[in-house]
Amino acid sequence: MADPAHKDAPCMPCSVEATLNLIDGKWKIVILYKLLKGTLRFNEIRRLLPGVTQRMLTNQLRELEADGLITRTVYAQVPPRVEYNLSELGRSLEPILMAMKAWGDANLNRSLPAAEAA
Amino acid sequence: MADPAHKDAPCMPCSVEATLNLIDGKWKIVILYKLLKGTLRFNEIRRLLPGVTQRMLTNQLRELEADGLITRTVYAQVPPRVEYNLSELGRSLEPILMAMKAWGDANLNRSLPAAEAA
DNA sequence: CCGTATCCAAGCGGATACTG
DNA sequence: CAGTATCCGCTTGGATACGG
Repeated sequence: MADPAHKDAPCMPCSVEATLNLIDGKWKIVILYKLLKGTLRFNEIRRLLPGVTQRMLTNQLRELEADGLITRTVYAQVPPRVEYNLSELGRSLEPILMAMKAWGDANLNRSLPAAEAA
Repeated sequence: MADPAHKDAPCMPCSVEATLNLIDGKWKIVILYKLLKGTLRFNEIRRLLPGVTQRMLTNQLRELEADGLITRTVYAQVPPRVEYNLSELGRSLEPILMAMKAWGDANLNRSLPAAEAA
């Protein structure tokens, strides 16, 4: 990649890949999923994701915001208050999120992929 | 990660996350997408993914195989011949793949020639 | 043709401490 | 409450060489 004028070799089904890239990340998809249900504050999301660190949560939220999938609203108050919401674009991901959840429920259904019934 | 004796696992939309984990990886989703159209040999896949290395392609294929999403058929011949196919489980991902492609086409619409959905 | 093996760089992600 | 900043290990993924 020593050629700045040359983009990465574009493989063509990139729309499916590009979509994946937006929701890829250790916590992004769960954040989006949780936000489907409504507005959440920073610490609310944090509580919903046991194991996440402030750094990662901030990072993932910023990336989602940069990709236009969520909105971030800061209230200039003395106890700081920041609310996160899905943008219209983010909300349009709902069918995909639901399809993925349904698939997981149906196929790996809280179990390990023990064997595939041929 | 898997801690059966531990009661806290409040992150219950994990099915959506678990599903994502199966298709996560730099090339996996494109491989699955390409395999939707039918059987492919190793070098055929390689040619469809400009920029992929043997190591990565092998790695991604092995992971997909381990997850039961694709099947690998080796023909004891000279020259060697290895065919990859979607398993039934892998094929059941089609709605998700298509939904992701449709979303990408609609929302981040690059200059995509329609030469892919053949 | 279909891989393995080895080396190595980049960056993702965790732990911790500090701030407005 | 909602972040930033720093350090650092681990994994991902690329380049190359070799093997059956």
